[in-house]
Amino acid sequence: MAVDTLETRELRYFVAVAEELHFGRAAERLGMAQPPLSRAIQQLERRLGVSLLERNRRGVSLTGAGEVLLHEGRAALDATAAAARRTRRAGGADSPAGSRGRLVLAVKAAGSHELLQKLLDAYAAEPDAAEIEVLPCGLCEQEGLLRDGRADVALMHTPFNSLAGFDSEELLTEGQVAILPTGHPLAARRTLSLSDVSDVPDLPLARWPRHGTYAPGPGPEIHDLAQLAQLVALGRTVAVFPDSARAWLWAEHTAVPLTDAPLVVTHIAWPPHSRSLALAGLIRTATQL
Amino acid sequence: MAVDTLETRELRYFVAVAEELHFGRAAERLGMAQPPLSRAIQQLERRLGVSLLERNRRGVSLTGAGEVLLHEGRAALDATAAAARRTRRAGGADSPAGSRGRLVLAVKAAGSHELLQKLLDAYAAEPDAAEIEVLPCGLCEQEGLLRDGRADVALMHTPFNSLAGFDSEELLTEGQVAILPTGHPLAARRTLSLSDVSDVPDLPLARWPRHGTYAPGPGPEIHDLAQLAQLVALGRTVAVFPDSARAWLWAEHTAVPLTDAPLVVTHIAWPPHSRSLALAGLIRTATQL
DNA sequence: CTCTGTCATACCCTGTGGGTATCACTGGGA
DNA sequence: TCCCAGTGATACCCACAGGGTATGACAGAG
Repeated sequence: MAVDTLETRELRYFVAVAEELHFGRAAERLGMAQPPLSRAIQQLERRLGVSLLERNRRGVSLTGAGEVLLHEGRAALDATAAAARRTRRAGGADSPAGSRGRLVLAVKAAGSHELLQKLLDAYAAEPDAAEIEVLPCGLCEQEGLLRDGRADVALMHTPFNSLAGFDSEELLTEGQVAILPTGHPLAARRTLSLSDVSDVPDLPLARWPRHGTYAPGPGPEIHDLAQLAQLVALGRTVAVFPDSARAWLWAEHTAVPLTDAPLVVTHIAWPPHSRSLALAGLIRTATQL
Repeated sequence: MAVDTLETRELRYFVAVAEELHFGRAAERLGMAQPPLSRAIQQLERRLGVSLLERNRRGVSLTGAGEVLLHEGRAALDATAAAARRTRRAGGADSPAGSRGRLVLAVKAAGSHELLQKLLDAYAAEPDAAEIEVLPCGLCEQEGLLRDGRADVALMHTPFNSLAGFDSEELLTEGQVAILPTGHPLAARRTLSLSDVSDVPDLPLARWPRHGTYAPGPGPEIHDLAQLAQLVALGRTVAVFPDSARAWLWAEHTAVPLTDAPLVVTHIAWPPHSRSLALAGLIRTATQL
């Protein structure tokens, strides 16, 4: 094998080991035996001329080079997976270059429903609109979906999502509201400030996972909006959301505008090297809404 | 092999064929015989369940899916090469995580010399500065160097470079000047407009390659600044450059400010997922200049 | 109607990626 | 103190995939 080329398989193996920090578990995750995995990693280190793992007593840790390869390798694996997914998607209707394809649009499960509706309606009215598949996702997953090709384009919300590494256009700016149980004393106020809702001992702010882990704090750990809505209705927590989230409010909830919360900007975002005509049309439609 | 995983080798093969549109030449470029290459591409098409190439009478052309895989595959190969290069670079001094490494900074060969000098001086004065390797490159290559890991960070100049897909910070905004042979009638003017220099039949604007090809036009095709300087001195062409390019003017050249040319903004740019401390320090230094 | 240029097929062989069995080492507990 | 559990490395073997050579099938140009 060429000495300066990294094979996808090697990256998969290394990332598994680097994430597990344990050859046995990594091998199991990869569906193979431990010895060939050890050998593959050794070969990789020899070929790169770099030591990636520190085999200590009782376990494994990453060297500096190992940390670099973990980050860069994940990015490379994402790009490779994206190539496969987008090619498959483009090939469904064995179509000539530049023809309409399908587009997968990732949206936060309950984010800016009206905007999404308007966008889909407007785009569908375009003369040669592609088919849009809407992929509802969790609270902060759009970046990953876009990176590994499960989605082609996404609606993102700063400052919750990061636009780093994507092209994007601004669509909508809005304030935030506190979602409170109807009947709570604060629900009667015309406006609130962030300190009002973050310092109430009997109403801790709910926490949701960022990159798979929960920030420390007193609030309940939630992972979908139904959970959150229920906890709010029960008077167990308070949540802060963009203005447009009022749309999914139930009868038991009250939304009170926050005066000092950061503005939420909805963007349409896509991988920077995209060249599809369908995508260009969707972006044009979105910016002209 | 897993049916949903694309190997680096397969991507290399496909990109070669897609670029050459000829199995024989592609095989030669890859240093292998033609039949195994044909077979590998067939296997790839079968595994993806998509036809990538149209084998016509007399040659090969890309299907829509093939075009997608060409773009996405190049990106994936770049990311993979970047992973290998950056890992090797990080591993040189078998260092613990987060330690100072070397950073490769890509700069246009003759772009903003003073800014670069100030940046290097200021950064070298930092308490734990990493070693900076300056990689001078051609007229528009920084994006590629950053993408495939030959560089870690670059000075880029909009609107000549595209910042798409990178994180960046603005450093400097400047106007543009026309570089003329001293003695040309236009060289005596205090200012010029773009139409002054672009419509002169005896002084066609020089053209340089963008993405490997030359735009059509009457001007001479050049590919480095020494060539350009010589042609200007000979009175054969005129060039338009950022203000700071005055620094490399020879005695035979005159710079005349342009009143209506787009402003050139120098940015420091880096791959969006970078996490190195050395890079963070360099960026901080640059923005505080 | 060849002849040339192209990609596909047939067939073989070697290198390597993977499996099983086992070793070497280290730390913890009785 | 000694043994054992748990870890990664080593030794050895095998199958097969990826690569080579020879050749076929086809289409256009002359």
